[in-house]
Amino acid sequence: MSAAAHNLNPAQQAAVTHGDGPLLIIAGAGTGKTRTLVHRVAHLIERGVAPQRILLLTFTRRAAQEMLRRVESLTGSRGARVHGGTFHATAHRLLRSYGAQAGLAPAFTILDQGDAIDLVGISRAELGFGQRKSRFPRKETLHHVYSRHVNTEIAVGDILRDEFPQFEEHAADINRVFADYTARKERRNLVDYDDLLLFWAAMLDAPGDLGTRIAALYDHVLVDEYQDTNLLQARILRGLCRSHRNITVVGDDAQSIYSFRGATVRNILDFPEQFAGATRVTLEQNYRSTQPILDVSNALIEHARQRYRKRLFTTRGGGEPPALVAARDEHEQTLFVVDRILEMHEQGTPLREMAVLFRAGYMSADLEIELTNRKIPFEKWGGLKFLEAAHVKDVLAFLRILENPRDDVSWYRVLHLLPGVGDVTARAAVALLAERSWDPRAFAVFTPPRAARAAHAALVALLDRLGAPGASGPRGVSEEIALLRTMYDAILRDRYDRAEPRLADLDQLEAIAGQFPTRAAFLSELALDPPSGTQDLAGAADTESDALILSTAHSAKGREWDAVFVIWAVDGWFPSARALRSDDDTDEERRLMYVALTRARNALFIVHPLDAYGARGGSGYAINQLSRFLDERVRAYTQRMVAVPDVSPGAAATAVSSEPIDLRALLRGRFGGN
DNA sequence: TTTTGAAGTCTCTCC
DNA sequence: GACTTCAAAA
Repeated sequence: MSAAAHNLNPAQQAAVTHGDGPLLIIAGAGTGKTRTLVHRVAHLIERGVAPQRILLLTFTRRAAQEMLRRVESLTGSRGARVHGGTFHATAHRLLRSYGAQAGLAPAFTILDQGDAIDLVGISRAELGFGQRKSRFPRKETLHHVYSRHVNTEIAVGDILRDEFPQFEEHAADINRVFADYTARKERRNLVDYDDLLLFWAAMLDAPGDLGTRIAALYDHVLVDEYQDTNLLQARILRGLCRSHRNITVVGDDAQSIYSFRGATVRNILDFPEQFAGATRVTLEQNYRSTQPILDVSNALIEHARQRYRKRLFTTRGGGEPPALVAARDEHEQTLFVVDRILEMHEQGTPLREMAVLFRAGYMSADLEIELTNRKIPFEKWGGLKFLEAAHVKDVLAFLRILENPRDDVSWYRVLHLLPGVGDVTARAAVALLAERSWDPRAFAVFTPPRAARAAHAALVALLDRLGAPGASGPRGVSEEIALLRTMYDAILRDRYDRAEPRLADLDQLEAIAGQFPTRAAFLSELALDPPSGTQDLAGAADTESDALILSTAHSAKGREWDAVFVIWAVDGWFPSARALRSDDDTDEERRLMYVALTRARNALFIVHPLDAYGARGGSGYAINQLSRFLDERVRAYTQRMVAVPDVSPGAAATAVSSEPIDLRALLRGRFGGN
């Protein structure tokens, strides 16, 4: 089938049928970027490129799955052989196959960000920093600097000078912490996210034939969301494509929102220089949104400093202007959103076709409570991750000890769970284990303080049972979880409040563990591709079910919905006060708002509470003003609304009205009298 | 000496 | 609301 037969517009067609050599596709929001990329892959296959020699790199697994599914529907089973995934997942796969040839011990475990921060914290404590008078960076800050250094190749000293001048004097000690952290990872056979990319890049650049062999695995490389790649990723791509230069990148500089992770918009701006002779195609026709929604979005992004000029247009007629809704407080905002959603649902819009977007995960708390009370199903993307929940990390720590007994981070975590065991006892136990070559059974020999004796005995017994084969040969992962929960559930009830939902999380964890052949596969998968939240896990079995989507603006990228609500459009919230340290940061926040607005197809509501509770502890930005991005020029394209709750008994419906109401008047005079 | 409970300090985005 | 810090209790 020819590309034209698929109703592609001329620009899309040019991109799809581009022959060999570097190709840069600048694609505005909703311009059929995914469609173009998918058709290009299909076109390559039709042209005779072997599917397994095509690599499709995406930003999230959700995007990867979606694209591979669509490739398959275009090309049939051949498409299933295309390699696709995130940079990190692809790096992981290559390291498992080729890492040993580059000196990486096999059977390494992957540290997720939380683990990595904990490990940095251990290095920090071991070296004795942090107990001093003069302020030393927190473990989170240290990890941030470390990660930035690896991903951007900027010297540690320069990062400190630019971002944390207050810690510049500690540069030498900070480097010592990093050296210790690096050594610790190596001793424990651990690999963090940054290592995945770094090692991949290093293998490609390695002298000898290793790099050549890895580069020779693929004939064509296609990259989605190129504006969100960093220097290290660009280096990997140069290495991968050095012989054939068959690289296609798709991106939108107006949607670059990951600089906090080291992404640089320079990658996309400099692509023509990096890959000389690159062809450039720009997609500007938007197929997603109504013109009024595009008008607001265009006005918003107009004043961002960006290189590739483009102005989205659509041939879709009609559509209401987006609504700018003032709510009295957070709860009124919630009621407005919920009532509107129910209204549209009544009129036939499935819940799954509507989304509520916000700057940060915690901002949906009130909304989640209301949805739960009203029994409206929802799925939350982004924000606090399933894996970051303390009780899930606890259970995984047990599994990690079994998988890699040298993992002292997990040992500390498990030991701390025992009543009567604090820092000192845990340290002593780990020291003993280290002495006995990390044999888990050596733990039985450890003499705990009196208060911890019973707990110690229980853990010894548990590890013993876990170490022994089950009744039917080696245990499955879910069987292991069930077994360790015989001990852990009681600890959970004791240590955490709201035990029930947490236990339900563990039920889910146990269930998905059953899908993995080995413990190692389960742990790697969780680190690289964590479920986005408990709801996500619960809904894994029935993705068909209808549920409203709640998402951070970041996690919403690449998606679209019939109706979109952007809540907390308040200065200090969106843009986030924390992210306003420089003009560049402000620009990124603006692009993030742009991403949020351009997710909407037909209806867009921007809601801002006038009174945010307590004005964030009374410090700083106390006045709740409308987001600075929604200035007059943007507001000119919106219609103003006021959310007013209906106070009649039994109804919580929200009416749209510009009339103020007087609550006291409802009762005034009702009982006669003066 | 070690643990643990309470008061106090922040609080983002993600592979 | 989770994590850190500090002081009391065992």
